[in-house]
Amino acid sequence: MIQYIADIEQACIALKGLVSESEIGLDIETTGLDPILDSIRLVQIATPLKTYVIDMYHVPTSVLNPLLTGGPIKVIHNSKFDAGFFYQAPDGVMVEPIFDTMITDQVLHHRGYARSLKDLSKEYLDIDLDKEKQTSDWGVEHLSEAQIQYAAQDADVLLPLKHIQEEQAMELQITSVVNLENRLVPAICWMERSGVSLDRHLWDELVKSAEAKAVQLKEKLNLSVAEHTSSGLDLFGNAIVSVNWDSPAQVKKLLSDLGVKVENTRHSTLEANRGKHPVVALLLDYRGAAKKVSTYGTDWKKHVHPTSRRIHANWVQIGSATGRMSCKNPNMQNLPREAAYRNCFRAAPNCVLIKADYEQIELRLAAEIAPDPRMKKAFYEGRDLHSVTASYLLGKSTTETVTDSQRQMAKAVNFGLIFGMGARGLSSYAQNNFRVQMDENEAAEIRRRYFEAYSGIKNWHELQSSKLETRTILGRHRILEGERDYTNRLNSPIQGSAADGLKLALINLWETRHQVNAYPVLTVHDEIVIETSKELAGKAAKWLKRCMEDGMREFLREVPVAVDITTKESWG
DNA sequence: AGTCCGCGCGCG
DNA sequence: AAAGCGCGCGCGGACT
Repeated sequence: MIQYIADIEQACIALKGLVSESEIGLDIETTGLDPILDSIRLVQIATPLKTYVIDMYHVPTSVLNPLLTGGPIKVIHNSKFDAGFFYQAPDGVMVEPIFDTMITDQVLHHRGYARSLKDLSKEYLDIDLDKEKQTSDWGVEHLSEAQIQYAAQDADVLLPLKHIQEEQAMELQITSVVNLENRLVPAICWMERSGVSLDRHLWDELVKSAEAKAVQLKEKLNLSVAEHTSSGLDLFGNAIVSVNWDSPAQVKKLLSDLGVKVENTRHSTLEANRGKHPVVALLLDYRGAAKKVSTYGTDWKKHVHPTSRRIHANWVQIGSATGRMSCKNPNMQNLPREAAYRNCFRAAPNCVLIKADYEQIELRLAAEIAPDPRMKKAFYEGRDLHSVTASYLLGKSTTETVTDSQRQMAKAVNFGLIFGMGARGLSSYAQNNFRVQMDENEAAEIRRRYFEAYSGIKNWHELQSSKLETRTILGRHRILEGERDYTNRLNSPIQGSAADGLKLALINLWETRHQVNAYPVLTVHDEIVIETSKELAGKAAKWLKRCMEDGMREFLREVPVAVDITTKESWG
């Protein structure tokens, strides 16, 4: 039964009954996808016996607030979308508690991608949702009967879906992960709606210099090729070279003509062939500048919102198969680490950005999960694991005599070998990323010594190799089949547990936000950045640190959690 | 003109 | 016996 409501009195009457429900299906139709520029047209609320379709052109959103915050569990598909609109509305509030059927589906199937409500309805309820009306015009004065019917249908499937998913979660013993993810939604919505501010002028300067550099290097490349081939110079002394330096295929062919035969033109390959032709070194430099121009160029600024003047990236709560988040439009998680780039992200006037990151979190988790007694000991004695590893590999008695480059080498070894890197991989990895010469035999020897020193890791590798599914400490699962997945068996529980801990930290921020006026603006796997006023900086820093420590400590019990924190006006 | 894929590379 | 993992994006090139 559907009741269409288009006046405040009717809405209030309906609301009185609804607030005492334990759970309701909730869906909205909007005039567009942007919660700042567009508005909510319909709110559909489903109970087991009755579905309300409320026309928000005649009812202020705030009338629904008592239902949205507190009260029944709101069962929503892709709730960040709906919550964003309610949060952004005049007198808006956060929707909670939430049960998100899209997120829950991802947890159940350890998917790094989301499935539509249509797909879930078909699979679990054998209901064919007609999505034709989804993109119809929701801004018209009089909605058609078909539009209202469609809207109600979408809300109707949510409660039955939740019950099936809860049962599945029980069977899979994954309820704790489902709960974590559902609690997280408001925090992510909060962060996304907060956005982050970009200093366009600083950014422009960087783009300008990258562009100049790219142009200059491209000229040098062309000249260099002209010198070494039959192609000549034009009347103005410019090289006549018709190779597109942004095309790996063309570059590969050109290198071949110059006597440098390569399998591919990726950085590591070029690095290995640096000495063979002057063009190679130039090409490496050009690649660096070209990447800045293309990926972090002037186009990047289009993501600044015209109204809020901030960047509201799309945070994907379960963005990977391991449970990590991802981020797009723009991706805030792969900006160049150079201070010049990160300093473009600035706090509002009289505010600061506080950046906090977990120190060596994956290695700490590996030490505890394996477990490896020696590695654990190094951590709870507060020693630097990379130096410790270097001293073991080099046969030194103390870590004091370890040089910086030796520590760098050990860092690569720690990351690589824990996650199943072989001798060949280690050899090329050391060469490519650390300019460390290490042939395959030497790499094999280092590998042998490594697992001698960390026998707990070795045992854990053997244990993991036969598993059909991995679990994080919280219980997040990933099904793995086939020998090929060996390294995933090692990586998933570690990467996933780190993700779980960070997510709990974000939840802690949201659920204790009354303690200090501050909000998160971005997060990068082991790092959270918040914004607050200068006066509150000290208090907020402590709050952030505490939330992060408490979150991760839930999973990292025997090895200490270390959070490094810095406060500045910018992110860099 | 639009779509898809591989390559390469930025980050953790 | 051997095997690093996880993303998003811009580009070229091939296809429709």
